[in-house]
Amino acid sequence: METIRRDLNDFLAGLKIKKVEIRDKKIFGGGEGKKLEGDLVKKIGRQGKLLVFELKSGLFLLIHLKMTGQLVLSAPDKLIGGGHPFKKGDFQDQTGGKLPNKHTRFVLYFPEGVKLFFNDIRRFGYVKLVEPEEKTRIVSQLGPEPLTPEFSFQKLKEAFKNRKANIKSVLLNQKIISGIGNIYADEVLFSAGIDPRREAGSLDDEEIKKILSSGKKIIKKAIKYRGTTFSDYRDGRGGKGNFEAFLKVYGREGEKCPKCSGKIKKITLASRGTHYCPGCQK
DNA sequence: AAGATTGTTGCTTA
DNA sequence: TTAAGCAACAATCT
Repeated sequence: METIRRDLNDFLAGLKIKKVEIRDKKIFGGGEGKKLEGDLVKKIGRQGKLLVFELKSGLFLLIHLKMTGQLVLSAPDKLIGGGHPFKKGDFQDQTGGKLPNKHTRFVLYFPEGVKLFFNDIRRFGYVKLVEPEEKTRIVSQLGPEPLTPEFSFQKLKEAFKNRKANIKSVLLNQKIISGIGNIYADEVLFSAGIDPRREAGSLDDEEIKKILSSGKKIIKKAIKYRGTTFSDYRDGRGGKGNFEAFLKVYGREGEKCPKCSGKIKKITLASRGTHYCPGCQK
């Protein structure tokens, strides 16, 4: 999400919304889409996996991609380069065809042929236009992110204290920590050497510190490599992420553990596929 | 054909 | 009140 946010913000900040096209009513909330037309995108922010478009009118456009959502920019070649953050060719669709496609649910049109496509196969994602109060209410329900100072030892210790749920579920709980999903949760726990089935409340100080540093390390590296394309993820230019090559356990059931040469196991935890090494995650 | 899939919400139960 | 555990949402692939 951070990769997408950067791509979109670099290109759309300061641009006026000329036209809004709602192709699938289900994914749009917040009343009349026409309200957006004529408004201007001041900047695009993010809390966890939720994108927050800050508009000149004072309204906010919230976008959540859930499992299969994509936000892909498109612009004519003549706009690309010449001081723009993208090189020519970056906007060529890499999703396998032309946009819009049958999964395009929503489109924003900007001047000079710049377009933003929201595609979503499973239609779990949403686009919602909200008043500032509602934006604040929604964002305040999300916990600190791994790369902020609020993601501290004290905070984690407090959050884990007396928790009966397994640590994997707690890492996925966006009210406690925001931004960690199923793939990164498995990678963080592998990096920290902690068994995903462990009761969160049972972790000692040293183990909490490991979660803390592994969380920062994995997320930092994943952003550096522009995200993880396991299946449908695309960045704001329609390109794939490059972090898959660095996944140590996710999607590697039966493979050899890179640390101890044991066999990577897959179980179900929190109703999610969970990958770990029984040899070195205790 | 059953079971899997990157996420969250809302229900039930404790 | 709060927490834990699941089904549900929906489309596609194996």
